[in-house]
Amino acid sequence: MRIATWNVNSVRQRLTPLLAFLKEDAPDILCLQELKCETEAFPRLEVEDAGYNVVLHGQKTFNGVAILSKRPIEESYVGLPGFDHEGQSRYIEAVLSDGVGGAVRVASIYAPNGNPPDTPKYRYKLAFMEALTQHAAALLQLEEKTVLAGDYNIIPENRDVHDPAAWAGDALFLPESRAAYRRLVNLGYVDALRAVTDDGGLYTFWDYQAGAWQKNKGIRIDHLLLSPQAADRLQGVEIAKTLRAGEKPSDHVPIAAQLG
DNA sequence: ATGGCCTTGGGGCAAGGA
Repeated sequence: MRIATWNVNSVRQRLTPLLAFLKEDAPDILCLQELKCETEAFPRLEVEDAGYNVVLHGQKTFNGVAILSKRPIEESYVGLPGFDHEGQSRYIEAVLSDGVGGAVRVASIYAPNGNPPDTPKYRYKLAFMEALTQHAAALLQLEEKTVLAGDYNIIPENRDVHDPAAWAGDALFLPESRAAYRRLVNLGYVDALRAVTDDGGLYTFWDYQAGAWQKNKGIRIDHLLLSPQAADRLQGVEIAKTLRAGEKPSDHVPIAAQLG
């Protein structure tokens, strides 16, 4: 089973590369973030024609998350439990068949950016991470195959950014942000990419500005966190880097985990 | 050499993103 996550930066602007990815990469499950449209405006027919079931939580202009699945979606839950989302659509969770007689629980997460620091936006980012950590702890108790996938808006370590000094004061890389990510992982999750490689320079985002892609000035902020039951099945991780060079790219690229 | 963008809503340009 292949599960991917992708911040598309407007699903309507990204429809062509999205459908191409579904056809060519054909993940079993694809988590999307930053739909930037209301639920009714999501291109449901096109995605269903591509062979996928959909659950989503849209929002006008900002945010918006979805889970696409080849197999039927058995349960779905909108919103992060215990968190007043203030109208921001940043979390959706689903339970699906894993195709081999079991189930897999998947979350599509769009964590807040949090810039600038020393503002309510940064406190909101940390509050979201705290609520996510609480919920993630509860999910571990279920002892299921669980994948928490999405745009965490956190650069975990120095090796995950082209120039750590340039990002030192950014909400994505502040020590408090990185500590929040560590607390989540340290509950007992596995950062899928880090389970398969120690290499630095593996990025999922390149800014549109200043030729960041051409200069490979990227950051790793899109992550797949695996419960122990999911991690035991991990066979590989791939970053679909070529999509960043395509027509009308998102500033993020998909990252996918292969689970046995 | 430096800095160089994209999206939405809405009909300018502000706001958000990272």
